[in-house]
Amino acid sequence: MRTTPPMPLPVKRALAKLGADIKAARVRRRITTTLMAERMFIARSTLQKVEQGDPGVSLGVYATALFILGLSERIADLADIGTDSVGLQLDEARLPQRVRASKRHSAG
Amino acid sequence: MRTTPPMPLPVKRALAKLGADIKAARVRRRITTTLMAERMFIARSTLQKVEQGDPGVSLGVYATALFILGLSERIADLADIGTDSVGLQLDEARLPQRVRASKRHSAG
DNA sequence: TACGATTGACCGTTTTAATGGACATTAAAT
DNA sequence: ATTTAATGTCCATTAAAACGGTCAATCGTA
Repeated sequence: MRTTPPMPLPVKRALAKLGADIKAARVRRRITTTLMAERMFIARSTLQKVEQGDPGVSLGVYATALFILGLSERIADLADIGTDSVGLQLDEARLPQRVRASKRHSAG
Repeated sequence: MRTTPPMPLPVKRALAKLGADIKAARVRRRITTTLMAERMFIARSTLQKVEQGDPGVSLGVYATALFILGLSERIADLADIGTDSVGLQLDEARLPQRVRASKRHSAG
């Protein structure tokens, strides 16, 4: 990502924890960084960025790491409608296929 | 990610759903792609890749999208030790700080 | 304790993401 | 039905990720 403006701090912290947890999960399984990188078909240097929670690393790399560790199930539900308590209150019955500003609704 | 070997299919599907869910959550909130991209400080073309679940987009971009939508809480727990049922069975009591191959344990 | 594998940090190169603009298409509002 | 904002798609350019290699430090093992 082009990090000209800094990332939201809570996000930054969340990613740092994610990286640390990925590393911990790897160590628990007694897998070396070299072996895990090979299994992921990426460079060891990239895996190190993952374990630091680097926001610039692609989601595909992160998701593959979780997959190798057997922890990828919950990715698909990160933004699932079932978890969107806020959005569910927003007149879900008749959703528009596009968004358009009007006098009644406004998100600006 | 350097996708020379293809991503695991389950991962690819999970990311596709994630992108679709992000888009749905945005529409529920009546936010245009242009406005949301502005709030994320990214280009609209990048947001479109996000909504398609493109694995090459950085995790930072995805996380920021979830943050804008108010759905970023669960990112930090994606690989939390509490969710790692497999790893918790692996003699967590005395974890090594490094991994090393031996005759008894082997992960290769 | 000595050895050797593992990790952490760094760096130049190559590949790719991210940009931002254009244009056609589509759907919401009047 | 008309208008026009919003979306979808494409593309050349630019910034950054990912690579792959090296080296020093560190921890586990014999």
